[in-house]
Amino acid sequence: MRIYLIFLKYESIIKNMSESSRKILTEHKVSITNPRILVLEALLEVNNPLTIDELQSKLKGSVAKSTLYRVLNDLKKINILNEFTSPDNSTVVELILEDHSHHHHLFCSDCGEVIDVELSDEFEKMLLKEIESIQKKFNFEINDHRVEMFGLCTEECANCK
Amino acid sequence: MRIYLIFLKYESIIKNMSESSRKILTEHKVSITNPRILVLEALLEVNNPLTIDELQSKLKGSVAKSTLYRVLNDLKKINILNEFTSPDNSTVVELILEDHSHHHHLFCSDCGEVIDVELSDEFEKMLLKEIESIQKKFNFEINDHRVEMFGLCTEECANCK
DNA sequence: CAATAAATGAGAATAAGTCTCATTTATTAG
DNA sequence: CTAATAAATGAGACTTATTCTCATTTATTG
Repeated sequence: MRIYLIFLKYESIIKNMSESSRKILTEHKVSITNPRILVLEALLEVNNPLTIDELQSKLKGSVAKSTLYRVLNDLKKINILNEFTSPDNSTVVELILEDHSHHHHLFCSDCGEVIDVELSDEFEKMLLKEIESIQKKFNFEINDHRVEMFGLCTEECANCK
Repeated sequence: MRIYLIFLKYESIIKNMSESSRKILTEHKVSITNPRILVLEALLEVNNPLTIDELQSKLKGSVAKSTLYRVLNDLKKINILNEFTSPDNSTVVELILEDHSHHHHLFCSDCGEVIDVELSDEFEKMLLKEIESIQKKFNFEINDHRVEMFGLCTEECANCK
């Protein structure tokens, strides 16, 4: 029963992937084109941060390199794409979805895996207080922050052997 | 009198800049060469994070591009250089000095300025606790972390007009 | 459905960073 | 202190990620 429900949920997610992509584009008043749908589908599918290389291989040449970068820039412009750099200097990209709550990143220095991490509300509250005081101290208007953690994954990781 | 003291202090700092550089290299068992001294001097002098561009212009062509990158890699290898990427994707570099305590970074999206920021001990303690629990949750060995804040500097900033 | 504006693909251009190799500099053994 | 050896440097070629150009294709709208 449980498995069946999970299956249904997944099925509907997959079925809606292309539809979700279209919806996202429409909502942001961006014209619906094939490359944009393909890139969004790929990012929705993994639902995890991806390096440009990983994204490119998921797309299997269906989108020209120049177009891929252009589409990523388009998505950044409408604020639904987060871009950052991993410790080995590859560009990592991830969708910002409404239902995906505020989170941070954990990087494996061995396999390069990037993992989404949520920190406790208590911690986030405290961080906001710190930011408040930093704003005053440096006369800054702080509008975003990021906590990054670096280390090595152990047994759990499929990538590192 | 005060001015005189400040002058003396600066003079001794400047006088010691090259000496400090040599000391750093000796302490880390790295051979003392001109390019290494020049790069270290530049970084000691600003005592602040610098982009590669900024560093290059400080060096005014006294060090070849290839050598500059090599020296920076050398300094990374002996763990006295911290390298990270700013939100506009430039590489930023800063010395890790013993007397310079644990800190984080504040980026101005307007002028690109990078500012060192210390957060409260209370906060850092809590962050370590969070990291502890993330380590367990993801079976990771976390050995470093970073808090980055992004925003706009206001009057205080000399760069943004 | 046609006209217009926008997006795409292919590959050229740019720029950051690395590599090569002949030359110079630092280190060390005597 | 000097010579021999190993290491580091400079200049520019090379690589690779990203952007740009422009002719062609696709989406939007009236």
